[in-house]
Amino acid sequence: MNCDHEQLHHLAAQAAKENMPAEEAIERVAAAFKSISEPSRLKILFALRQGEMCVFHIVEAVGGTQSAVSHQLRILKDNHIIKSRRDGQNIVYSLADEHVVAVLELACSHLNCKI
Amino acid sequence: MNCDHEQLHHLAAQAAKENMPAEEAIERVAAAFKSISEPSRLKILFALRQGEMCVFHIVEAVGGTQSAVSHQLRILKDNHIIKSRRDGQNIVYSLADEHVVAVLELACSHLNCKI
DNA sequence: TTAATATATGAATACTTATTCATATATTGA
DNA sequence: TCAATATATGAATAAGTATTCATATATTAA
Repeated sequence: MNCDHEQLHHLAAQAAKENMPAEEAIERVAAAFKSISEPSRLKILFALRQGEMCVFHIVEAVGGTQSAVSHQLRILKDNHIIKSRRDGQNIVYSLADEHVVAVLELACSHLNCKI
Repeated sequence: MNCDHEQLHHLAAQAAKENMPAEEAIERVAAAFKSISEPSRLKILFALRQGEMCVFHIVEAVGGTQSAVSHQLRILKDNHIIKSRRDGQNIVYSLADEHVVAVLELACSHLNCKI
């Protein structure tokens, strides 16, 4: 190994090792991002920006089958990206917190795309 | 379909449909999140928070084989999460822009985890 | 130009995950 | 209690992807 900034990079590598988050934290972050990294699930999140909705209307908004949407909702909920409450026969879903919208908007500004 | 907020949810569904980003934009956002949703790649990003580093030192910081790290770097670069420049025999990598750190920090505050 | 070093990459395999289909559960109204 | 409606879920298949291994490319020093 031999580069102009060898010393500098080595220090950065050492610091990186010391400050590396615990494996468990990394896996949680990874799981959270993974859950918002599928087009079908992103559509659900973009839909829920308009306000809470029950499954029937989410299906209406994003397309696909009820079963597929339901599976995706579960993944989003397990990862605390969305939350739900029962309202009679319906389950009403909404975004878990403001971080979700914030992170979507950051991604879009990073990519220069309108949302 | 029949729920207390039927009218309200229906309006949200209509609005969601109208404001749904284009398929192409959704796929770009999805690809960007996908690229930061694997533990091995997240480690690289956390490492690069300490500053730019060449591949040798990234491997040192995150573990794994040179080949695996190199494949992961390519995915991150293709998705504009990191950038690179050549420095003699070395390729020096760094985070593409401040959005990357910001999105990582948002995720962590969402999950209440230290980074 | 050759050897050594740093990094990248194609192909194969193993693993992960999305979707579908069939069916189960839960709530409501009759 | 029964039928209808809304939602969830297990299993199977299909599609996607991480890692490994072998090797290629690029740069430097001799």
